Amino acid sequence: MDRVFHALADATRRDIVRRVLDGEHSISDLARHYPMSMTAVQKHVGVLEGAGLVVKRRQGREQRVVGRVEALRRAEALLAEYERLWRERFDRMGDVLMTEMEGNGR
Amino acid sequence: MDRVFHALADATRRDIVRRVLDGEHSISDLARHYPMSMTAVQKHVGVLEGAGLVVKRRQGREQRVVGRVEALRRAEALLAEYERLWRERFDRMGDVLMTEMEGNGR
DNA sequence: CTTAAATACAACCAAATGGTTGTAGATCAG
DNA sequence: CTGATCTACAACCATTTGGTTGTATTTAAG
Repeated sequence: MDRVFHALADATRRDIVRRVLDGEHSISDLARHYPMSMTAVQKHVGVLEGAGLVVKRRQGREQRVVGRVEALRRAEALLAEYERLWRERFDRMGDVLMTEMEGNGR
Repeated sequence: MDRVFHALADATRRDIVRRVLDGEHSISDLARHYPMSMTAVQKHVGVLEGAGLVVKRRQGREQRVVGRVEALRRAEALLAEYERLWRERFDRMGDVLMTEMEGNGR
C-alpha cells in the first residue's frame, strides 16, 4: 500500500496512469509528453510497476505499458474505510448529543 | 494532490489518520503507539497537516489533532475517475468486438 | 515556587527520490 | 549489412525524507 500511494504522489506518474488506463502506450510514446529524459520516464514506469499499477508487455522492439485497475481499487477501498470511521464517529457523537438531551430533559 | 498521496504513503501516517478520524488525540498521546520519538510523530502530523488531512487545535498545554475527511474525498474522487477511464476503455473494446463480429457475419 | 509534561524547533545524519548522462543490446527499416 | 529506434542499466548528483538529539517555551500540578 505504501508503494501504491507513493506511486500516485507524483503528477507525472498520475498522468502516466491516466494514459495507460485509457489505452496502451510504449515507454518512448509516453516520454514524448513530458519535459524529461526517456530514462526518467522509464523510472517512473518502474515505480508504477512496483506498485502493481501497470504491467509491461514486450512486443517486438517496444514495451507496451498497460494499466491495472486492481491496485487502484485497493487504495480506494482503504480511503472508503477511513470515511466509514469518520461517519461512525459522528454517529457516536450524535448518540452522545441525544443522551445529553435526554438527561437535560429530565 | 501530490501532498495528499505522499502523506498516505507511509504506514505510520495512515495509522495516525485512522486514529484521528475515529477521535481526537494529542500528539504525545499518538506518539505512545509508535516505536519512535515524539519529534518524529510531530513531523508526521506536520506532513498530514500540510496535506490538509488533519488540523491541530491547541487546548491548554496540549494540541488536539483532528482528522479532516475532505482531502480524503478528493483523493478518492481521483481514483474513481481513473476507474471510469478504465471502464470506458473496455466499453470501446466491446464496440470494436461487436463491429468485428458484424463484419464477419456478412 | 518548583517540577514535570506537552509542544516546538534547530541541527544533524543516512537513505531514498527524481533527475541526469553515457553505454550497450535488440529489433525494425531501407 | 547498416543505421535508426526502443529499451535497459550503471553511475552520478542534488534534494527530500524520516529519523535522531538537544534546547527552549508554555502550561499544569504539587
